[in-house]
Amino acid sequence: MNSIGRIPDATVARLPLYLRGLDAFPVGGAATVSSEELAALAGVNAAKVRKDLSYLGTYGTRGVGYDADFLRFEISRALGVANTWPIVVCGMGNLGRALANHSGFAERGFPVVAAIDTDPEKIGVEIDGIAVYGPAALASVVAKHDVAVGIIATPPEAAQGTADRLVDAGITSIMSFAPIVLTVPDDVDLRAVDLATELQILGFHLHRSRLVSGADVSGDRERDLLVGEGPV
Amino acid sequence: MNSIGRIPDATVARLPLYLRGLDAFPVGGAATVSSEELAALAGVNAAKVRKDLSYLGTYGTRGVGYDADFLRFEISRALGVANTWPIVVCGMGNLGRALANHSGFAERGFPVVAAIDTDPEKIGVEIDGIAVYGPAALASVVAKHDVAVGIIATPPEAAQGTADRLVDAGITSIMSFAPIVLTVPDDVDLRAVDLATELQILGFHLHRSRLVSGADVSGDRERDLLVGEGPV
DNA sequence: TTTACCTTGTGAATGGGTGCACAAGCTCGT
DNA sequence: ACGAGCTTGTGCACCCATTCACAAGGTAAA
Repeated sequence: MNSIGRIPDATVARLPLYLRGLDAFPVGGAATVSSEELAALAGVNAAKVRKDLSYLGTYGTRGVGYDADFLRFEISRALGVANTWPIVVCGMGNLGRALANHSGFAERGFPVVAAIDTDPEKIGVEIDGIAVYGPAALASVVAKHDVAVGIIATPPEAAQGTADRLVDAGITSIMSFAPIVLTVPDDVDLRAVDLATELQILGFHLHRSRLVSGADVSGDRERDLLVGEGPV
Repeated sequence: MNSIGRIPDATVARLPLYLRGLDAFPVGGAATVSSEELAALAGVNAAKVRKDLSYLGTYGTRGVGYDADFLRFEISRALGVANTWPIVVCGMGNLGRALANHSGFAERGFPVVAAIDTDPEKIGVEIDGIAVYGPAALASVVAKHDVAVGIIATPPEAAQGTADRLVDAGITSIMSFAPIVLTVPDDVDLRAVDLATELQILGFHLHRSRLVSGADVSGDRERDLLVGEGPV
C-alpha cells in the first residue's frame, strides 16, 4: 500500500505503541530499527509491525530496517501528534483530579486546560494549577481554549448530562470513565474505559484457573454464595 | 451450545457490560428482559447478546425473554463474581490514590486491601483508610490478605520491577497503567491500560476529520511543526 | 562484479467475530 | 383447541485481522 489509503482500526490502535517504543532511540541519533526490534519494544509480533507500517506508505530499507527518526516522523504525522489537543476534564473527584494531574497527557500533546465540577466549593478555585469552572461555563471554556477533547470522570448519574453538554459545546471526541452506556451523535467519537469491567475480565480468568486447581470443581460454594439472588 | 464449552474472549469482555445493564432491574423483581432491551442497556446489538448468552448455556424463554434474576445469576457465576478478589495497589501517586479510593472496585468484588509505595513518608501510614507498606512487605501482605490482583500505578521506570515482585509474591493477575511493555511469565494474566494511548487514538480521528474540513489539506503545517525531528 | 546474507513488503491461508435471517418454540387471547 | 404474535437460538455468509512464507530488493565483503 503505497498511497495514503484507509488505515485499519487495529493498526491505528497500535501506532501509539510503536511511537512509544521509539522513545528508546534518541532523537537525531540516526539509528535504524528492524521490525523485529520494534515488535519487541511494542509488545507485538514482527509481521504485524511490517504490515501496519506498510499502511502508512512508510518504506524501510530491505536488508537494513527502518530509520528511527523518519519512522517517528511518519507515525507522528499519521496520528496528528504534531497538533496539540487541549482537554477539559469533567468531574474533579478522585479520578478526575488524578487525570488532570497526569503528566503523561501533556507530554503526548494533550494538555488539560480546564476542569468542570458542580461542587460550589470547587468552582472558581484552582486545583493543582487547573482552573475549575461550573457546568454553565463549559461552552465559553471550550471556545476560549480551543478544547478538542472532553474527559468524563463524573459519577455515573451525571455522565449522560455531561456528555450532552460537551456535545452542545462542539466537542467531538470524548473519553468516558463512567460505568454506563452513553448516547452521543454519530459524528462524535466516544471511547469508554470502564476500570471495574477490566477487573472483571481478569476475574473471569482467575476464577477459571482456581476452579481447576481447587477442590471446589462442582461450583457448590459459589451456588451457596449466590443463592440469595439465585433463581426461584 | 448447551454445555459449558469454551467462551470466546470477545464474549467474556462483554459479560460485565450485561451484568452492569442488569442493574437497571431490581434484585428479586421477577422481571424479564428481551435481548433487544439488554442490548440497549449494554450498548451492543441484540444478535450479539443472544449469541453471547448461548455460550453460557443460559436459556431464555422464546416469545418472552430472559428472567433478569436468573440471568444475573448465570453471568455472575460465569464471571466468578461470587468470589471476592482482594487487590493491592502499587504506587500511591495521583493515579494510585484515585484507584485505591475508587468505590466502583469494592462494589464489584475487588476491595483494595493494601497499597505499596517506596516513599518513606508514606510507608507505615494510612492514606484514605488504606494501609501503605514498603515493597519489601509485598509478599507478606499478599499472603495475609489473600491478594489475587495487583494494580501497577507506579512511574514507568519502576513498573517492570514492581511486576516482577508481584509475580514473585504469587500474583497471577495484573492490571498495569504504566506506559511501557511489561514482561511476565505466560501463566500471568496481564491487562495493560495506557490512557495516553487511548487519547492518541482519539487524536487520530480528530486529525483526520479536521484535515478535510480545514484549508490545510496538504499537511504543510504539520510538516513545519515536525521539521525539527523530521528526516534529514 | 559477484555472492552471501539480511530484512522488508505482501499475496494468500487461516481464524475469530459479527450480523442477518429464519425456523423453533413459547404465551396468550379467542 | 387453535392461531396470532413475539422472541429465542443458530446456521451461514461476510468481513476484518492475524500470521505464514517467500519473492523482491538492498548491503557488504571478497
